[in-house]
Formats: sequence, structure tokens, C-alpha cells
Amino acid sequence: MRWEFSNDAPIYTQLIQQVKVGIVAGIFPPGERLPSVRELATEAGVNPNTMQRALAELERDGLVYSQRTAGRFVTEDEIMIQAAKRGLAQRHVKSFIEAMLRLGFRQEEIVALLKQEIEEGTRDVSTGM
Amino acid sequence: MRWEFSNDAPIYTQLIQQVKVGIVAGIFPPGERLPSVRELATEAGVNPNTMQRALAELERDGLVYSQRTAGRFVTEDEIMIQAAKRGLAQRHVKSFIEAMLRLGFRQEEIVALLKQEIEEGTRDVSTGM
DNA sequence: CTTATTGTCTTATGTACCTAATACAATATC
DNA sequence: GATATTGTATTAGGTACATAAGACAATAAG
Repeated sequence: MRWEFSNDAPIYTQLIQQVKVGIVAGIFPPGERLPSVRELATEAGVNPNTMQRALAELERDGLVYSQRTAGRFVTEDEIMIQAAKRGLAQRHVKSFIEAMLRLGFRQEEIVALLKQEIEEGTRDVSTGM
Repeated sequence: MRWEFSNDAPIYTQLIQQVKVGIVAGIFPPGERLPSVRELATEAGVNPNTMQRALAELERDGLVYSQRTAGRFVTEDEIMIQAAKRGLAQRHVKSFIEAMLRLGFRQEEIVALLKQEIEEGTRDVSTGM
């Protein structure tokens, strides 16, 4: 798991996002035990309290659950995980479109710019094709 | 100008973003005088100090400049404004792609989801077409 | 039973952000 | 020249966030 933080948002909200992404992307498979709060905190380079706060909020969503002393586990409900994935994707798509429209781009331009960037990102560096 | 704030980022950074968008989208045309700090602050519902901070940072980018007592003006440099627009768009496109790849979507899926959302957003509510 | 590990909670400290309330110098306006 | 408006700066107080340090109860592991 790779942990990265920007300084334009609270760390604990970024932790929530990144763990959630880790779950829906399969880095933390359904039913699997998560590292302990203290381990995760050390790994991410944050205070245990901050990690605890993030994980506690993730439990509200039902994506993880904790067992008193055994540890904390990813939900076995794969349908819930799929729903979370679709929800995240939907939010990204919508806010991306909104942002681009606000900048004054037309719908066709948005699609065109996306395609262009994807093709560039795919292009072989050595040949340029 | 419409002012909206989320609570997951400092207000002053959101102000910077929104004024910048206002400039590149033409809501604040090149060379035009901006409302005073106090006016903008009232309009946005924030403290004058906070608006002042945002505008001061916008001056670093060169998008606006202030004249001691006459007020604050949008740059006349339309090339700079165009560059800012392209820069914002590029950032949005890249971070959108990154986020979707992180979720586990393939490139074709990303384009497909975008097209789908744009078509749905365009669809006439009365006819569904 | 003993021990270590777990999630959880508490208290304290420092920092960044936001607001509030002024104050000041410069200058456009009258 | 007098006045009002402008950008700018300062001081103070409140809140949220992050860290530090420690404590507790529950229970898995020995």
C-alpha cells in the first residue's frame, strides 16, 4: 500500500479515501484482516489516533468491521464493495465533467481531451507511437 | 459569480480556485476591475481577511494585479489567461485518469463511462432521448 | 492463568485556518 | 484641500486538526 498526502485537505479524510480505494481495488481483499491501527499508522507515517479516526469512519460505511481484540476486517459483502467502486467512479466522472464545463469546454472537447491524454499516456516512449 | 464551499479544504484555497475559474471562464474579463476585497468578501460570505489572502496569492500567479487605491484588476495578458485555462484543464484530465486507474478501470472503460455520463446529462428529460 | 495484542478512549500541546475588529497610507473623487 | 474608498497590516479569539503519551478492557495466544 502506497500512502501519499497533499496538504490541502485533512489527513484523516485522505486516509479514508485511500483505504477505501485499497478495498475496492482489491489491495485489501474481502474478508481479509487489516493490519492493526498501530501498524497502519506507522506504515502511513501518521499518528495512531489519526488512523483510528479514519478507520472508525470507514466502519460507518460498513466497508470494514472490527472485532474487539482479533483485529479489523474488510467486509465479505462483495456487492457492497462493487457498489462503493461504482459510487466512487460516478463521483469522479461527474465532478470531472462539472469542472471542465465550468472552465468553458464543450462536451465534445471534454471527450477529445480525455482521449488525447490517454493516448499520450499509452504511447511508447522509445518510438513515440 | 456563484460562491460554494466544501468543508474538506481551506476556504482561501477554494477562493483562489473559484476566482481563477471565473477569470479563465470569462466571468471576469481581461483588464476588468474586480469588486473590492470587502465587496467580494461580503458576496462570498467570508471574512475580508480570507478574501484578501486569496487575492494576494492570485497575484503571485500574475492573473490579477492591484493598484493601491483604484482597486484590483484582471490581467490584460490573454495569453496568460489561456495558459492558465489549459493548465487547469490538463490537471483535471490527468487527476481524473489517475483516480480511475487507481480504482481498477481500464482506459477504454474510462472513456466509455465519460461518454455515457455526458450522453445522460444531455438527454432530454421529457422524451428520454 | 499469564501475557501480549487488539481496538478504544483520554488529556495535553502545537499549528493552521477563519473570523472579528481595527488601523493606516495612498489616492480617486468631489 | 477634504473626504471616501482602496489595498494592506495587525492583534486577538475560537475551532479543527494532528501529534504525543498514556491508559483501559477484551481476548487471542502461550
